[in-house]
Amino acid sequence: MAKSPWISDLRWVRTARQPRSRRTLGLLLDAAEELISEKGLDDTAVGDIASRAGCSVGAFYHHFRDKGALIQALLARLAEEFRATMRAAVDPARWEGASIAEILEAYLEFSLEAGRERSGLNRAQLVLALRDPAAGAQLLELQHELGRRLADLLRARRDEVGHGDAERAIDFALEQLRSMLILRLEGVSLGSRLESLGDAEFVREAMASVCAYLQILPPPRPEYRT
Amino acid sequence: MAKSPWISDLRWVRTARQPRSRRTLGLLLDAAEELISEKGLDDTAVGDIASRAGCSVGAFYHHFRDKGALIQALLARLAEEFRATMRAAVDPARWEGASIAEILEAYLEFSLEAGRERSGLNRAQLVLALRDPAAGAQLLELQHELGRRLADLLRARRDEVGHGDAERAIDFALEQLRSMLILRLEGVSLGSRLESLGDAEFVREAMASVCAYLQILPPPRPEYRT
DNA sequence: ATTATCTATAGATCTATAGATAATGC
DNA sequence: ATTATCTATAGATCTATAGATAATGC
Repeated sequence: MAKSPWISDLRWVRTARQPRSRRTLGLLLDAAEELISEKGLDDTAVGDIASRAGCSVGAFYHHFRDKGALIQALLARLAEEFRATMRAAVDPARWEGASIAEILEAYLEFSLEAGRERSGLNRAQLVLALRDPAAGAQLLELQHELGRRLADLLRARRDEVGHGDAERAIDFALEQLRSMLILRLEGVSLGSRLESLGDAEFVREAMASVCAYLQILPPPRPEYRT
Repeated sequence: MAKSPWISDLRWVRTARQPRSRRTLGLLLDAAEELISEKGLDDTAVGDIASRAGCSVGAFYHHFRDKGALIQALLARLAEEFRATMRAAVDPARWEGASIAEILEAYLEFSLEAGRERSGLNRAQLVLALRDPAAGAQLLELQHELGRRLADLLRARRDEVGHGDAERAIDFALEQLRSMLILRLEGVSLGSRLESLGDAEFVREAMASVCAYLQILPPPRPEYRT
């Protein structure tokens, strides 16, 4: 029985031994991410990915056991990119002295900015998650982690909240903001009433809404109009 | 040059001449809707659709010029089903004397109920819209129409609104509710903080949020606790 | 000597058509 | 006589592999 290059059924991506190989692997993942966000997963053939990465189909299969392994690897890379940023962003030390409104406003602004500049990532993620929920589990878990950590930050400030059931209100408010962000960033094909609204105005209205609901003070504004 | 059975390039679905044919056409559309909502568009082969409909691939191509024509026809049928219900639901006469809060609460409850019992439709619609925005345009236009008509109903009641810019606030509130509905109904694979929340509690919190934001009175409750 | 890549192709789908057969309605 | 359906299959992809060639690092 010939020795398989694949370490186990759980390890479908070959461990590179040469820098050249690592480079090709990165190019393949880049190409896949681009193509999937442009055309969707099923219109992206392995041959397309290989040729955009500037290598052959054979090279592709040197690195990945099959097309599914590429998807796993791509999701893993997306997750890795997200993890570090996310954890730094919700570090409690970073937010000492900040109010709920300040934290939520920063969450909105950061998510919009990150979503705009990396729209391929979002679209690829959405496509992959809709196609195969299990494969997107690691990324999903990070989304949950972000949610939990944000909720922790807010719960530590529950004294600010006027809403009767602070726990539930915090969860609901976060879900509300997350829903709007997802649709605003990726829901073009689902239509929107707010196409004419700029990001800054969107953030302002979202903050007005969430502050009214939670019964907290609005974020301090550097402008003349408080 | 043989006469084409297709009337023009814009008419890709054959006009049935016999009741038997209409029945088969309906069965094909049913089968397609089911399979697409179960497995997605690309894992649904024409052969799968034909066999679930209990006919052959040949019969499929008697009715549809190609697979794209089926998608168009399916979207057209979904749109037709939606149109009548939607127009009746937002008929101004139906809502005479109702407050903004009552209208929005009914919108939430109706959307959740309809979404639950016809989840296949929603999923198929989401899949089709993400895949080919142009093909979903007719359904999208109906979504916009629903949004406009709802907004009209609310604008006619703008005196109830305490928010400074009633127009913008109405648009924003509708978009907020729509975002949450879409994610709640179809965003399972995208994760949610509110999985444990029942529909009734979801509606209550959403109403609390939107009433606080718009600065309107909450919906009258038949319960002991106003 | 090992690792990485390329070329060429077998095998598995899947779409769409051709041509034969069956059902319908005048 | 026309409409609807079925069977069988050609042609187009697309995935994954086999075997040869090139690059790397000890």
